[in-house]
Amino acid sequence: MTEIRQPSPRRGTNLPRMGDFNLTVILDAIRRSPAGLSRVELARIVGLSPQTISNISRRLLDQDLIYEAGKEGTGPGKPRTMLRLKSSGMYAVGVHLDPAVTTFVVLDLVGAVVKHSRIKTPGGSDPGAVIDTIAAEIKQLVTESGVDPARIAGLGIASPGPIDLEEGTVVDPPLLLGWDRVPLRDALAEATGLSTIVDKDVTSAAVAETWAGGPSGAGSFVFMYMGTGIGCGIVLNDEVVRGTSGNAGEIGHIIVDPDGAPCDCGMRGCVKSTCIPQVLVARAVEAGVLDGSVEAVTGPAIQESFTALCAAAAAGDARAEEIIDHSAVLVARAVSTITNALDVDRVVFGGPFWTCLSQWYLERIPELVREGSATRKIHEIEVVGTGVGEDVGAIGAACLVLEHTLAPRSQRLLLEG
Amino acid sequence: MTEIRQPSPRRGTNLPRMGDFNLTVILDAIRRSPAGLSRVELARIVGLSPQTISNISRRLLDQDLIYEAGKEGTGPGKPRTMLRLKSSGMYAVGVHLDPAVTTFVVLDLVGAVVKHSRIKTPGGSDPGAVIDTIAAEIKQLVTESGVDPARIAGLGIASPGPIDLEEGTVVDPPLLLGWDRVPLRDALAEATGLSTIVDKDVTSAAVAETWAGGPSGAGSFVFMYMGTGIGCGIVLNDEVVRGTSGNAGEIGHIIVDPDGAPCDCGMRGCVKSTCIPQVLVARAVEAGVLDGSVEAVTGPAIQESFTALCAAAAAGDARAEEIIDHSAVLVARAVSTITNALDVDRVVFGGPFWTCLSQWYLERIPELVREGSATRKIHEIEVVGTGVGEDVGAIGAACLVLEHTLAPRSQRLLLEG
DNA sequence: TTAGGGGTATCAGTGACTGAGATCCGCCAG
DNA sequence: CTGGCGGATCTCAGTCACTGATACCCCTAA
Repeated sequence: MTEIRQPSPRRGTNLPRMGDFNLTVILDAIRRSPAGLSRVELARIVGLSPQTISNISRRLLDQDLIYEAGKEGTGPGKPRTMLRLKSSGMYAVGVHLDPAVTTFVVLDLVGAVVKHSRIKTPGGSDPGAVIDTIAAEIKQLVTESGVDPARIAGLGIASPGPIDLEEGTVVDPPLLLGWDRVPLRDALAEATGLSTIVDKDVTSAAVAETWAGGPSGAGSFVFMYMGTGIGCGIVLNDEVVRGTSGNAGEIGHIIVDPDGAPCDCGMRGCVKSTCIPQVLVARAVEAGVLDGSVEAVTGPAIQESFTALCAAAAAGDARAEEIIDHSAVLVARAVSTITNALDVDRVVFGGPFWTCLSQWYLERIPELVREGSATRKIHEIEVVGTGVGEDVGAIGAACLVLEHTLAPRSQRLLLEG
Repeated sequence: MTEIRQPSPRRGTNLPRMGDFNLTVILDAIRRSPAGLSRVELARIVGLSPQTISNISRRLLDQDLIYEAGKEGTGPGKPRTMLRLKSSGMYAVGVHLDPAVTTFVVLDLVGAVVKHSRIKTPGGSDPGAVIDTIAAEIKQLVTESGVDPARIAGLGIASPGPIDLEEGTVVDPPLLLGWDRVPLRDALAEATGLSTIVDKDVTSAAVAETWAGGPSGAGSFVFMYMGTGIGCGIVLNDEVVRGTSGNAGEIGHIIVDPDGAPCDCGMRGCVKSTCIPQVLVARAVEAGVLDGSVEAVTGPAIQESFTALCAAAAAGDARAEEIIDHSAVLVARAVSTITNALDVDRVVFGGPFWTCLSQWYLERIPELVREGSATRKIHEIEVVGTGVGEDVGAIGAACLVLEHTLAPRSQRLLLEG
């Protein structure tokens, strides 16, 4: 295990850093406005003078990241020239590595999926084989997409945790056999020739929300990732919280039901032992809602059974309704633990298992979260579904690259040592 | 309750902001080095050029915030001139409002307590009377301190939550009767003529640690505030997490014992119903460790009984040891919930009840937190006691002012709208 | 057709950082 | 005791990015 690092002191900033930061601020403002923004609007929004906006706009136009999308205006005065993001200005490749299925996307600058594919993750315990398969699929996807490789800013990987962000390694995830400190980032960088970033799957999902999620991805929020496991991404003031090693968002052992099932951690009633799809499916079998035993607990089998469970609940099966409802109560408790600790005012739900849960959960969870909020007299807590879709992991992986390259993170201003 | 605010987009930065930020970066580096730093050392640490360091050092010397503290060097070459923080360069007044006792400090630039006082918080349900009393005490303290009022940067208030940070109000804290949306910041600003900041007590404690806590106050950490209630301050990358309304750190309803006592929130085994001093004292009475019944549950009475309980444990009373030990196990679970969610690698304990817990807790909690860590294969989690002392709340309140004025927060770089 | 208002570009100035060179200071060798 | 050397700090002039003021452009309304 690594030595505890003495955090480096704050670094200063300089003129090139400042210019670079302001450029990303302007690009970000344009990115968040699908209809585009004029220079005078940009000046008002970001606080820089009109001619700074002109200077920087010129540079963005030269770099082909934005374009002039016509004029707008009805009163006296010169019509405004609308500046919009040029979707073909930059691309990123995203890969979501899941023990069962690996998803690939090529994303454009706006955050739209230009190309998509999905393969079954090779089994066994040979990470090298998996990496080779992934690299081959990436190359094929890029070729098929027709995208100019020079326009591809890089490759992002959403991986199951735990990870070591600084080393770029995956460290013994629960459902990936043989993945003992696998240097995934460097291996894929070498195999593909693309600049590569690895991040945890729930963090990638949160980045997807900030980049491509619309209004729900702004400011501060918690992203509840409903997957094979349940985790959360944390975004505070438009900046994703990753933590010391990249593993923030580990909530599997929050106790949400004192009377709940025993957990492998020694406690009982944890999120992991009461709320995850596999547990709900088992309860459904036990209650006779679903047929037979579910022995194969692979992702696809669980997803199929889980979808059936949700369909039963939607069709009015009282037992199925009770199972889903009870899980909503428990998930809401986990949410409250996090929202109370961080004092955020928005919770976004997403992940591969979210779609069939969304109707029930959005009906129940907002009120439960409100009741559990320590700040309910001060502000509401908005609970919404993701604006991104089910491939939030892979889209998020690609967004890691776009965020790294273009997001106006305050870290961008600081000199590197 | 307030409407949900649309988060404002990121603002840009400009030259004056940049200069101001770099000045605070240099001041911060000097502040963190009690022995002082030379210009060449500063250049290396913050990444700015030697003549920028010279320019900014000149300005700090002119503002009387630092001084040249002699020369150092043994080899060839001109000896280095050591620059040190001038403790008398700036002062701040801090007040920790507690339902039982209100503590006052005047803090100098280094973070040393220049003057200190304590009064019994007036009872009843008239916030106005409390405010008047506090203002009078502040004026007297400043006068007695002999500090030049022109050197006082402002007044910080550490208040029990919940608070509305934007409005500067205190919103119905559990143990302050009649405090229904009291505009504490503006009232005290007007009564004292000092620029005033209000923050939650646990957040103030965390700010104290970052400012005056030494190495344990750097980087990212969670500050466990052991008070009448148990809360936590959160610091990520040297920046305190306050949350949407200033109420981050609310952990009273994390479930840490599925078999624990019922809580007023409807659950059982919460931090609030199992770990707080009042609960431990009640258990001690029940177990015969302490005499009689504890009916008066005021702060001082609880503190006295709690000290007796800890003394009994330290003296070898097995029942007392069991009570304290069990609470350590439970507190460690709450800590793990937060450290896993945020992936931090340091936990700092402090608060008025910390001193007598420290020996037992520092013996037990590190290993428990390590076992409960999802990232134990990647990094350790350091568990330490505060470097500030018991008046961490009041010191933190004063540090709010110093932090607001001098800390190199990235927010300082951004233009205001 | 002209005036006016709003939007954008241009010009020259400002603020802060920085590369290069000068000056200062102390140690060490001759 | 003196001069050379290396390191620290200061000075000079240049660079970069932002900005106030002004000019130009464009459209509507009278």
